Amino acid sequence: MQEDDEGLRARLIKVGVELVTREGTQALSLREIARRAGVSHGAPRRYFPTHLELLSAIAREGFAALGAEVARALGDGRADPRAQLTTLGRAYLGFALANRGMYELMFRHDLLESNHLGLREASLPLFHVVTDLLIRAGLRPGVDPRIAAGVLWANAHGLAQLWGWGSLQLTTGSAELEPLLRATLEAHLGPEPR
Amino acid sequence: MQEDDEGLRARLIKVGVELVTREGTQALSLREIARRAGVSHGAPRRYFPTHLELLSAIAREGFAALGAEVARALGDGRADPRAQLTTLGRAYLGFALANRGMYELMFRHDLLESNHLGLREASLPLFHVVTDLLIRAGLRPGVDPRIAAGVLWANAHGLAQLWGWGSLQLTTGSAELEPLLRATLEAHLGPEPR
DNA sequence: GGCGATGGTAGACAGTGTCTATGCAGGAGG
DNA sequence: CCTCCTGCATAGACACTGTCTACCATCGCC
Repeated sequence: MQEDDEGLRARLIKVGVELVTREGTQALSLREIARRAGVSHGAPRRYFPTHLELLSAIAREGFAALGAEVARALGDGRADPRAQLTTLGRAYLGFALANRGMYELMFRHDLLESNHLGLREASLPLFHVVTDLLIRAGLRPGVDPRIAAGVLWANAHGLAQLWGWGSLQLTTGSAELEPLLRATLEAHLGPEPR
Repeated sequence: MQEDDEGLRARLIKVGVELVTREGTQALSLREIARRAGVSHGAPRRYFPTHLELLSAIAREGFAALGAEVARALGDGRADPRAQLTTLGRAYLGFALANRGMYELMFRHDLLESNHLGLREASLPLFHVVTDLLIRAGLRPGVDPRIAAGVLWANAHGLAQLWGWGSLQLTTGSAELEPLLRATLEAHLGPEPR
């Protein structure tokens, strides 16, 4: 009975986003999305020739949401770089753990059209923010900022996944993510200045 | 026809291991494994009540292989801890990239029975090796070795995944994994002693 | 020699993604 | 006004999938 008649294409994406955040990746079958959008199982094909393209469009929405969340957390960006990186890290992991289904989808490359326009582009700005912050925070001489940013990203991503599955709770014996996040930042930014 | 008549159970696992390392996770359907093992699609059910249990047994084999590979690389363990951690990291990422399908399966928690006996247990020894090496390499005072090991593991895992998908080549502009691995180790172990 | 248990077969069922044929609306052109 | 034609959705088919169930062959054992 929703009358937001913005076209089927947008509705399919919206339904998909709700579905993946509420029920996870497994619920994202093409037919289920079509059902919840109130159309037949063949209808999505006109806008998304293949299942992967629909999922890619949904994942693209996830990258946009992550970017918005991080931007919101960073605010006007007047804090010192190290504090901003801490905030960014917390926001990144917060998003990943608050939207596990969506975060999983965003990195399930077997479910995504790697050539999908806007997928790679959707994640690049965030990477550049990290690179810039690392430069401003000061790196040891001779360290490529992009390498440092890539390594930091990998660490955050690994943290998000392993923590989300409970593996790190088991191995480290920690019930809180916070100490792991702090240790990560200290490793990549050097010890906290006193 | 097959002479190695060690029972269907072992044969299914062996076929699965070959299949996942050669054709990837998507090829691991129950029916395909049964087909390649030369039995009907209902046969595996007697040994593995569900598809996930068969996949878990295959993944378990992967953890064993990873552990063996790392142990082989570490040798007698007489090198200094830092060199051993470098070797371990190289072996870990080498395994992950040489056996992408298997590595992917090992961390596809939606395909694995999380209660599967021996799955968690299969990955714990490796974690303890890392913890011990970190202790022997020397940590800054007040740092929990298990936390440090967890963070390092997360970094290696993230590196393996993001590099395997080509994301890091794109963002960092690096064509080689080695500088990323070196940066990772320097971050977690401190700068290389001169 | 019958007999139960072990281990595999084969068919059904609901579900999936893709493809194809069908239909139905509405508007343009004659 | 009537006729096409195009845009968009429907519905059925097909080849798959994992699971369940009924069947059956082969073997050891009493």
